[in-house]
Amino acid sequence: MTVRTRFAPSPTGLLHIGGARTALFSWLHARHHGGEFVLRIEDTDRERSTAESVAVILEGMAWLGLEYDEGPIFQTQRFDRYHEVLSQLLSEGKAYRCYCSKERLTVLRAEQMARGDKPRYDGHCRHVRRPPSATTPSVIRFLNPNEGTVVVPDLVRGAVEFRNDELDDLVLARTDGTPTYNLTVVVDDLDMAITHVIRGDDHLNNTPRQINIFQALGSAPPSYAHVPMIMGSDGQRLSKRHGAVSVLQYRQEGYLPEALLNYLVRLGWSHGDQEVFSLDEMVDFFDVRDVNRAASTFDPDKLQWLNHQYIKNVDPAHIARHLSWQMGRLNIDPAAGAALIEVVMVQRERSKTLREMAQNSVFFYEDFDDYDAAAAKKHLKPGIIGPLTRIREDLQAVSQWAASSIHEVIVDNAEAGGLKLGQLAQPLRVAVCGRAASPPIDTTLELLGRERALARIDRAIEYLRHQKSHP
RNA sequence: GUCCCCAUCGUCUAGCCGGCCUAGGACACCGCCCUUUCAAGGCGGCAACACGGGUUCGAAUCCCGUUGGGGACGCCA
Repeated sequence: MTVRTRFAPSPTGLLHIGGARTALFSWLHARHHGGEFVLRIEDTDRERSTAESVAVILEGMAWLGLEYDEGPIFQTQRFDRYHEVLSQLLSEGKAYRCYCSKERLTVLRAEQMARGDKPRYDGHCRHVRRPPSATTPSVIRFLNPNEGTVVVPDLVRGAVEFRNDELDDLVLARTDGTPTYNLTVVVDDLDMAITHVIRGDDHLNNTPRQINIFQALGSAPPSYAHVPMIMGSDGQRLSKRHGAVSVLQYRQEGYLPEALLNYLVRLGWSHGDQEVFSLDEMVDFFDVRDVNRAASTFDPDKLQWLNHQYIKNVDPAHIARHLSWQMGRLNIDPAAGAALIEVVMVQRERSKTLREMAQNSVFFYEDFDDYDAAAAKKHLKPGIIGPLTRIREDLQAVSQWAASSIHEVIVDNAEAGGLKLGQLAQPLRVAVCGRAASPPIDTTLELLGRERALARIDRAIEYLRHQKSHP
């Protein structure tokens, strides 16, 4: 049987870290087994589902590169099928109409809580068996077995047992006739021939109910793997309403999708001491059964470290494409200066994110307005006018505008002026970059281009003269 | 409250089918080295088996309990 997994988000918010990891695990499981991965949008909650959320989820999946073999399938387009199953269950006596008012249920729940019981439906309408009424609204409830136990054979947790009398008769269809989650998942997982359901362990408690529904439908449930939640730094679960940010925000912040994926795969899963995994390695090594049972905490520092690893080691041309996107966000025209790939080469060691790389490379493409105040104060002092003027002449005269020859000029000038390398390099750096930190000054000058470099030195000299005359 | 899940350094984890563990790696942090800046890199350091009972010659590893955390208890998914 072909392994088939699915990722089934509800479009009621963003695609966050937790969802992305569930999607990744499902995707990896399918790929590892040469199976198929399905994307299903669980949009039966008409109140909260939005087209924007759908778009964001699809974009997030695409950015991460989690390609699906089928989908997106929308549950709202399968209502006919759900109704068919509903009437089947109804006619077989495995579901029934419930006419209880919301008020009655609220009171019931309050009483049960007060008594120290688990709130659950009391089966009041179980044996009423009235046809739908035009005047009294009704829902359809599943007739859950009230004896025995249900065992959830879970790939990460082992067998988890629930007593049927802990489970109540859940609502399968709302007053307005629309089906609810617990019915639609079952029908869909069945119809879509899903073999492995990998999802957050917040669903573990729903699983015995779903298994009972599978049974009522005369079918075997799929295999389950409930993966632990991801917590925020405050120890609280990461969720749409708590500390979760869209995966797309990581793109904006300059993270590589492969770095995020790598970070995510190591959250709750490991392969010995290995930290960095190519996509192929993930597919090869991943096994849901190796997923941890304990929840883990999201650590932005480690994500950043991994991102830096990728920036440093991945093909510069690939990084350059992502850098180009970041440059675009800063309204920088990459054609206005050094080739992006060259910039990547000199900046990758000192850039943990692509956004940082872009921000620190703006001066290659655009003149800056002001010098960094602290840098100017420290390095642009009147005494440096002479050395800057002399090196400017030598730089203008150098035959080959290349880092090596530029380097020689700097060394020679420092020596001739009785300056330590840093005493000349730093003022020069501030002059051409506007700040005290940059890639090595010789390559920086090379990438800047002679014309631009000389112009900026001129500007610095002018600035210094002005400072001198107007202290 | 009831049910379910979980428990190794601050964080992610290795280990878990018992001895190879004076508990390993990574991130972060702190030193030192290198150095034209910022980095990168090298070397070193700090730091954990939640607690209590068992079982055993021997337990981080198995069992029970306690405590702590998380989840579920919806006409949300």
